[in-house]
Amino acid sequence: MDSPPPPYPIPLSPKPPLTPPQIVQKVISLLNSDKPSLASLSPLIPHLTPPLLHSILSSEILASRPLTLLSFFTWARSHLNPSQTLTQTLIPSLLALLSSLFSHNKFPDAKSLLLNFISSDRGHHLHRTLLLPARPRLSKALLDTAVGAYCQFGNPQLAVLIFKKMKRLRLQPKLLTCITLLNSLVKHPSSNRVLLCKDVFNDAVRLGVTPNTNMFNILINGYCLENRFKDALELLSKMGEYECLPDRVSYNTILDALSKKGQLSEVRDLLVDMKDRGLLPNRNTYNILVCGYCRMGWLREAAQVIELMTQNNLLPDVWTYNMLINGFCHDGRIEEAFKLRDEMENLKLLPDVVTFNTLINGCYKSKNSSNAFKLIAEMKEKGVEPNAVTHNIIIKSFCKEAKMDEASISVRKMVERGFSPDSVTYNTLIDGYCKIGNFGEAFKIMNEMGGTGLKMDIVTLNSFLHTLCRERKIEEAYELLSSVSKRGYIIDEVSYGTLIMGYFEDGNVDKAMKLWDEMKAKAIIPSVVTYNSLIGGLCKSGKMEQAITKLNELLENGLVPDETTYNTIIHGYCWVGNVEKAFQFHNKMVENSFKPGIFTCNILLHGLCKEGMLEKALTLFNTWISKGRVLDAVTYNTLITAQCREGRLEDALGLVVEMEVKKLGPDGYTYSAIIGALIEAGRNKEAEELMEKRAEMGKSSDPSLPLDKGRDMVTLEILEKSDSSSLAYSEQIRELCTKGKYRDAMHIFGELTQKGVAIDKSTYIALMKGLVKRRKPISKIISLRRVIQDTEAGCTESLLDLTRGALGEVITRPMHMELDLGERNCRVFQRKVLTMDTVASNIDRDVRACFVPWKKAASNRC
DNA sequence: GTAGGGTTAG
Repeated sequence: MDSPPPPYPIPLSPKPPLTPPQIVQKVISLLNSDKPSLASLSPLIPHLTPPLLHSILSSEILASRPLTLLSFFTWARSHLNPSQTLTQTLIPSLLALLSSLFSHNKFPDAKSLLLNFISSDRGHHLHRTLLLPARPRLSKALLDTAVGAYCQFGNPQLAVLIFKKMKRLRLQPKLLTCITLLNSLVKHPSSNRVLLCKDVFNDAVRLGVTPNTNMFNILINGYCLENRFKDALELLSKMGEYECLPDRVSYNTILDALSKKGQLSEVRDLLVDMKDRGLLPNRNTYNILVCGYCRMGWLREAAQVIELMTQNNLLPDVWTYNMLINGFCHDGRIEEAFKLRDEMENLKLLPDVVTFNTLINGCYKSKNSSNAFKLIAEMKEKGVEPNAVTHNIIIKSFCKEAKMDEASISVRKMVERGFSPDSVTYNTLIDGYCKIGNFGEAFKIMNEMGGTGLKMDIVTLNSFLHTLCRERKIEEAYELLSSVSKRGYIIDEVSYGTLIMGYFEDGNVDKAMKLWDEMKAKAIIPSVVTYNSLIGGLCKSGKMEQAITKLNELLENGLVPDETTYNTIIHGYCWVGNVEKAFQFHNKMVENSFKPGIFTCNILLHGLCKEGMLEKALTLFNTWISKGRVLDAVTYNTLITAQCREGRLEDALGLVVEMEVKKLGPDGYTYSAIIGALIEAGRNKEAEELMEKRAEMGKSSDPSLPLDKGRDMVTLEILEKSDSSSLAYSEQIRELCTKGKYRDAMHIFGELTQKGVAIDKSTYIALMKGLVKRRKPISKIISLRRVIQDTEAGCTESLLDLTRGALGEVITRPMHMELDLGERNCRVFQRKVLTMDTVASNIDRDVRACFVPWKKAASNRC
């Protein structure tokens, strides 16, 4: 009896598994159907393996359907089990597919497929395969496209290797490929980029490529990027040998590089040359000039270029205005920058994201963050989307104020808006953490940066170098520089400049000069800033002749010395006590159109006072006033200090009144000078009054650091009991301090502390002075103070007060109340505290703020 | 697929 048919189809028993050839057949027939549907392939996914994929992609039946194969391959890569899609196992399939695409001239598809594959091929397996000898040979189209793809991926070094293989196989690359490769090489920072470019250029010519002007222009750009202007200019005439003529791009490239280096007379010559060739300047040419002038700070000339443009029927564009606005922002003339923005709007030139970024940055720079926020809101209203640079500017502003938590929050916001932090973001954060002395966090950010594939670059390096130098870890900085250099990374003149300055500050003139020579040997051209460091270092070491030689060298290199250069040398002559030479040099420079500013005036005044020529100083001061020139607090303090030193207290007080009237002071320096002189004259009561007045001034700040309570010991010993070895050591430390070798001094000090040997008071002062003067991190200064507290053998309350004085503490009470010192000792002591106080007023405002709690504790104890 | 602006370092 037949049972009735079941209402539903009974599930069939599982089919016997398909054999691999059957799977291949099935896929091929499905793909070969009129309307192949990838979805219908889904059940086969578990059976597909890379070898099967390869068989399918090399099938002759499907060879005529490259685009079907391409979608199949893309589909398979996204659906296959990840363990099966390791890039290296897919390479045979990829090559089969590419060959099909090339034979149908599907070059753009092939290129994007390659690019996509390369970006997931972290181990560069494909690159290795392409370089291996293959049978049959890899096609010219494949190698040619791969060169372009590796360039586009941002790795021209890998592209060059494939290019070299083409050369060995005598395969002629396409002109476009050559251009792409050259351009990619030139833009990729590497120490031998121009060399590589010339090599590629020559190889291409040998392989039969006819070079065009574009290719020459890229080479010209390469030379310009390395400041090899002579080579770049030579290339202009050499192009003719290849039947190429320079065009406006050729000229604009060199003009831009020259104007960025401030070589304006060369710019003028080249413009004439350009016109002689019948090439009219275009808008870019004019914009290059605007940019050049703005960089030199010649804003009037920059604005004149706009007039010139209009006369030649070329209207300025957004670029022109943006550069001009940036010039004004740079000069702190933010209001005029805003006016320019209005002007461009009137001309129907809409401000773009660059305009806003420039203005926002300008606002932050002139400490006007509320206007910056207004601009951010405004750009949103006007539909100008902030970009990564906008975020970076905001992040930088937080870093500048050491608000690193807020900076991190901004980074998070940036990511939420869909912008990944770039190398500028990371470098800004690294620099921010370096600046507050948090190396740990800085390194953490650097590792994070490495994790995203961004490499430590020249800016990262320089941030670390700068901080290491500032912390006087100069040898560590040197190690870092050499190891980076050995690995072939680019090192620029900033890296060298930072270290050279570091060595000078460390008193190591020889090492500094050696580095300078090393930099020159590498054909790295120092900037005016670096020259200024070198000249400054030489001056401080009293090597004035060498300093002048370097000034001449600077001029020979076509650089324009700035006010700092001249002031450094004038200061140098004063420093070595040769005021006459200082004036001679000053006059000579004035003849050469140097306009001395208040800085120069103060240097000269200080030089005169130092050599006891107070009368001459006053004459200079009066001349300066009669010319209606601006004076500042430094001017007054210089003269007041000198008058106090010479016992002309009343004259000094007269100047204090004058400076008060002009709202220039008095400041910490003024008080120190006057109080010192009052004590010297025995006018203790007036001195005390002034001390109180000064303390009043400093009451506004808030305490922010915890104070180490209960550590103060009250022992009233004075270090007369020190044994002879202690004395000898003390002397050694003091000597090192006078030579500026604080590092060595601290080293000996550390050893002595461990042994429990005390050093004398003035040695402690010398060390503390050094730390403060060298802007050592606060932690170091505090820890030295702690060590002093803990050194039972030598610790006295007076000593602690002295060190406190060194840190900017205001003494708010008559000291003899607290210190059981004799009348004479007390005066000596007070003077020392005042000296320390002067040192302290040299340190940054921020640094001083950190010591407010100490100050407060001192007043509480009264 | 060649040249120009805004963010970082002394």
